[in-house]
Amino acid sequence: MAKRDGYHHGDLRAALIRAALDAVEAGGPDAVSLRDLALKLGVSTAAPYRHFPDRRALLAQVAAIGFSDLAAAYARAQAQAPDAAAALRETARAYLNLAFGRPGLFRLMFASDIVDGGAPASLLEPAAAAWEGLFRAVGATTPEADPAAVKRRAITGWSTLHGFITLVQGGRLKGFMTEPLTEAELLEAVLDKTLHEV
Amino acid sequence: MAKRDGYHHGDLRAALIRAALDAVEAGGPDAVSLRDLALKLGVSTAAPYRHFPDRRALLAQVAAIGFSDLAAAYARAQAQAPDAAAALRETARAYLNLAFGRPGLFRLMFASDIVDGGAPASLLEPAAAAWEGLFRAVGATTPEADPAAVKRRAITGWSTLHGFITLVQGGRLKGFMTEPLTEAELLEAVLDKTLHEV
DNA sequence: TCTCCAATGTGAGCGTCACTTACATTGCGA
DNA sequence: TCGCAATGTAAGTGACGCTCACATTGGAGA
Repeated sequence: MAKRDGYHHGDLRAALIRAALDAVEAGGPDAVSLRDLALKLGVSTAAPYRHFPDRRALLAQVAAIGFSDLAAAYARAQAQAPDAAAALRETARAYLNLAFGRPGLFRLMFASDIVDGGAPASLLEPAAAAWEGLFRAVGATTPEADPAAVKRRAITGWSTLHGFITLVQGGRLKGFMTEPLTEAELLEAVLDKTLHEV
Repeated sequence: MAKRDGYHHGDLRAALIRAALDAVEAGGPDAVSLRDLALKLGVSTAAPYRHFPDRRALLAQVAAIGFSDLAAAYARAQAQAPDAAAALRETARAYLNLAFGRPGLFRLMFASDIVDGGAPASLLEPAAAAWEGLFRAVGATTPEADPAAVKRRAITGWSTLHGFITLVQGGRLKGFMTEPLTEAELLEAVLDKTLHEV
């Protein structure tokens, strides 16, 4: 667990973010305890506060990583797609991949209490970049549309995807995703609806 | 603050649920502290554990109230609507009304950690009743469709609504719900998409 | 090269939380 | 009326976020 040699750690800030990311991916935001991270890094429980004013600030940095990864995944998906429609579909899949592949991180990214009362620029910028990626993909499928219409389509589509993920991960669809309606089928239906022109 | 006279409270269980509901509506699930409730009810901090095995069990009862209220609101909406399409629209509005009118309770109802590891029947039954109300409204608009198709439509529509609510309440749409795209406009667009045939 | 200081880490402690345990009180049915 | 099960209490445990006074140190300026 990353012991250090001398009195000073070397790069405690980066180590904290990395350890917090691990913990979030393993058990979601609630699984992150500053005391625990400090212990694992071989440092006193007060040390983290030299680098982050409070727990939320650390988690905000972790969430920022999530948004950066998401924006990168969007860019990758769009670069590889043959046309605008495929690019949009692959962008949506990138969102689903993050949500179902790294659910703990995803939950943190949309935990409202992280952003309550003003988020730092280091979180807002990657989040905005991810949003731009989505907006770009939607806009490319209808280049003539005015920005408000594109926004409307992007937000409603995003809502469908995001809501489905939230309901599934919250266990609210447990009894309903059964034969003859499997989760995979449902996911395709949601994707269709997401990509459907409004 | 419901002081009591003798050694026994009288109906501590009901008083706890009521006080917890108040706290949830005021500040969301995180605002509920068993110590706090006990103090306000003039009872020792150990007393609540005579009625609920743990904090989650109490919150589950509060969430159940939310689902009961939602199911009742659905029934009311559908009874007053002139036709099936209007009934579906009013059902969706009832969901939005709960979400935006009682956001703390809504957040609790969909807080996954309440239901993690098995929810009690007292929570699952009202939740299922609410789901039935939604299913009924969707089914009535296309009586000939097979149940799987109705389910699919209900879940995708529910996802759109739920996702939009989640994103708005998480503050993720802050920068985007501006002129010329207000929140009210967006809400109508989401409703249209929700009610749109897939 | 030396010196000092700002950055970084420590140890102890505060207040809150959920939850437990051993014991006290009391209403109610036999 | 009596005894017990239901319901309450007091005190305590361990984890948590966070603070404060103090210790250590690397590196910039003399």
